[in-house]
Order: sequence, then C-alpha cells, then structure tokens
Amino acid sequence: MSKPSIPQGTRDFSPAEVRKRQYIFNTLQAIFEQYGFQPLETPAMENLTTLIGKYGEEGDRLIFKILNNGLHEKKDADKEKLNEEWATMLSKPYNTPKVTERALRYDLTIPFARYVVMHQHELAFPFRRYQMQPVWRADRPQKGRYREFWQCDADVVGSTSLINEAELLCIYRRAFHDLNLPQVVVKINSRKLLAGLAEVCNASEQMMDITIALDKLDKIGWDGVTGELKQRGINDTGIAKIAEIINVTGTNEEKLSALEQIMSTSAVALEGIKELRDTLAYHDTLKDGNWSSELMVDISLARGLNYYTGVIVEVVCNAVKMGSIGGGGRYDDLTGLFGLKNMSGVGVSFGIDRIYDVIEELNLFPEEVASGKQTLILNFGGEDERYALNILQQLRNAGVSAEIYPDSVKFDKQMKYANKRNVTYVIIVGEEERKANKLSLKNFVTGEQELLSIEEAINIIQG
RNA sequence: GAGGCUAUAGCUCAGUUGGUUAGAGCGUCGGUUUGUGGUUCCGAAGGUCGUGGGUUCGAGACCCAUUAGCCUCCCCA
Repeated sequence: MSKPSIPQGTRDFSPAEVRKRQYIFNTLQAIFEQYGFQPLETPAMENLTTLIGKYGEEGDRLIFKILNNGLHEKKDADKEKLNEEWATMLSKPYNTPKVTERALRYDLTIPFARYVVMHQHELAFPFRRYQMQPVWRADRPQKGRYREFWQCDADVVGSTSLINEAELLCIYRRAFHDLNLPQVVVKINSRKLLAGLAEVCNASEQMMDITIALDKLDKIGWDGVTGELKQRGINDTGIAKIAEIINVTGTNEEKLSALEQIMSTSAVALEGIKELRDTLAYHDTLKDGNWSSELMVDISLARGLNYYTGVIVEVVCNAVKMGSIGGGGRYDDLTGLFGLKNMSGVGVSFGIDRIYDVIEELNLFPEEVASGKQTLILNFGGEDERYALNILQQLRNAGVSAEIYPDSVKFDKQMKYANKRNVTYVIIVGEEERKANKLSLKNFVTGEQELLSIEEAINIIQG
C-alpha cells in the first residue's frame, strides 16, 4: 500500500490555517462590499476555447486541461483519429476538442469577461463585482507558487472614468492597512507610457520586448537590462533614451513632469501621463491619511498579461522576499474577445496565498484568529451527563460556541483533549455542581476556576 | 523548457574513510494521577533507510537508472 499524497502544488489547510485564511478573506470581503462591489462566482472549469489565447503563449501552456471522459470510439478509424489528436495535443498548446474541451480556470478576469458578455442584458453598468475563488496553473511549484491558489479580484466594467482606478488603489491600500502588512508598495504605471517609450526609441513594434526587459530591472540590474535590450535589437540611441527615463527619480509628480519632458514627442505617452496624474489626484481625494503603504509611479513596471491597455498596478511587500502579492490594470477591450465591443474594464487581484505566506512569515496574524473561542463541557456520565447536556443547550441558545466531550472517559484524558484543542473555557459539572444547580468554569488560559450559575458563566464567556 | 539540492520512525533530522542488533528530539500510547490540562519522572510501540539494478566478503553510505519533493531561472499571484 502506498502512502497517501496530494497532487504537487496543492495543499491541505488545517483548522488553524483555514481560520487564518478566512481572516484574510473576511477582511477583503468587507472592503469590497464597502466600496460597492457585488459578489460573483463562476465554475471551476471553463470551455477551453474561452481560455486559450488570452494569456499569451506561456499562459496557454500553463492551462490545466481536463480530459474528456466520454470517449467511446468503437470504430478503428475513430481510434486512429484520436491517436492523431493526441499527438497534436502533446506537441502544441492548442485545442483539440476530441481529447479535451474543458479546462480549469486560470484566473478570474477572463471568466468574468465571459460572464459579462453572456449576461450583458441583465447587468446594470457600470458593473462592479468581486470574486474570491481558486484558480489553477500547471506551473512548476516553488516558494510562493502553487498549482492551486486563490485569487480575490475586484473589477469594474462599463466605465472609463479614472475614478475607478483611484478606487481600486484605495482598496489595495485599505486592505494592506487593515491586514497590518508593513513596507507595502503599490506600483503604478501605464501601458501608454510604455508604448510611448517604445515610440521615442523608434521601436514601436517592440513595446513588449522593451517592457519585458525593463520589468527585470529589479532582478538583473541595468547592465542586465541593457544586454537584453541589445539582444532584442534595440539600438544604442534607444537604450540611451531608456536609461534617461528609468533614471528619473523624485516624488510621483516630479517623475511625471520629467517623463513629460523626455517623451514630449509622443502623444500616447502624454496621454498616459495625464491619466496617471488624474488617477493620482482622484486617489488623493479618496485616500485615508493613516494608510502606511506607499503609492509609487514606476516606469519599469510592465506586467505580463497582454490584455492590459491603460493604467497597470502591482503590489509588493518589501518586508519579505516574495513575488508580487497583487496586480491589475485597465483593459479596454476585454469583452471584445467574446464579441461585446466598447466595454472598458479595470480590475485588481489579490494573491491571497502569498499574502498568507507573508503574514505568516512576519508573524502578523492576530492571536485570537487561529484558535477561535470555544468552550468544552466535561462529561462525567449518568446524571451528570444529563445535567451537562442541559447546560450545553442553554449555552448554545445564548450564542456561545460550545461542545461536550461525548464519552465519559477519565478526567485527565478530557482535560488533555481540552488543552490540545486550545479551548478558552472548560466547564466542569459533577455531582457537587449538579446538586447546587451550578457549574465550575475554568479559564483555560489563566487556569482560574470558579463556581458559578449558568447565567453568570454565560456573561463571563461572552464578555 | 533549463539547472541545482534532497529522499532514514507519524514529524524534524543525525548516522564518521563502506564493517555487528540503524539513533536523537518532538509527537503518539501507557503509568505516575479513576475531579484538574499545559510543567516533571518512568516505560512502550513505531523503520525491508523512496523504488529498481550494480560494485563489494559486506551498502543507509559508493555508482547507474527511476520516481517523488524542495529550490533557482523562465514566467507569474
């Protein structure tokens, strides 16, 4: 018999872990609701054609495909055909409906776009939705990277106002403030600035090449980026221009002014700069001065997903070595992929598994989150058990989370169970308590114990 | 897709240049204690050393293959 295991890159969540995860979910949900977003859920699987081609070549490779199970090829010719399809399937990341026509969801944005198109006539636009569900990627797992992980997304579709961008920035900053995450930087940039950058380098066609190289600035440094740019065929004047641009420093407004000068010949760059200015101005009005995170214009921020067209954002926590914990941006024509034109959207995503890892690593989960507040009634059997059950029922009616040890086993064993369960209170009701119509309430944290009436005990537990 | 590391008890790991019966800590169970846990003390159970082959008088250790996990690059949350 082989030892049981779970698929690579997936995890079980213990009771304490689930509580801690729920703490994050609940924090985010409260904020989404407060900002007027509505909940949405979509299926774990989508038609493969919905997903293919939306995440770039690399993304297509990482989609988990679901094998068709109703294969009843009876004729030899059909079996032959299936074999051919298999060969294609294994060599290319393309759809071969005979073998697979469904796939696990890769992110929450594309399914959302699909939903909006399908339900366009019932929705009130601008439509604001949040969604918290698992997604799957056939990636190679490593630190902070899983094959099954959860995303929490908030998107607004059907409005081009930059108020939306500003609100989403506020949601980010509010969330990381509420979660007490230190050293959070929300980086903001615009695809239009990147397009402008390519334009002033006389390499408009190579915007992706430039941004991909530039995105690695943090990791490989300027020398590395120069190498990449040369390799991708950017000439020296272009590289000099890029050097000039990434050397821009100062406050956000100082950066934007400098970029305005450098890229003054590019209409699209100027448009991007204006959008960033307006977004920042809206954000300034909406923000809360207590938020500790930093909002930083970063021209080197690229982001891979190729459907972004306007403002893009990414969140990192500099207190730990970890990839980004959130990202998002404006996509002008996401629903156009499914036939609905002129429907601009903008959204952000929280990578809650990474956020969990960061909070855990920094030991920032509030203490009471992991255990919950629970009361255990010990069981002495017979008359005492009947009396105990009666108390249990009264506790629950009063809204107290309580359980009784179901078996009348040795006192010591029940106490050890209580300890392992990390309960906050233990209630002891033996002959003595029963005859006095009282109970002994033991605070399991302090070890203090007193003889009380049921009402008194409830008051203390709820206090 | 490229590269590196690891695999020994339920968990975390020791195990010397290859040499008798493979160890520790934690955990589990039992006792100390059948109305007081988390602390002490005593005891017990638990391993064909990932799998297959090879070298050797002899392999947990060395070699080859294989599988799984972890990590880095790529890319991403």
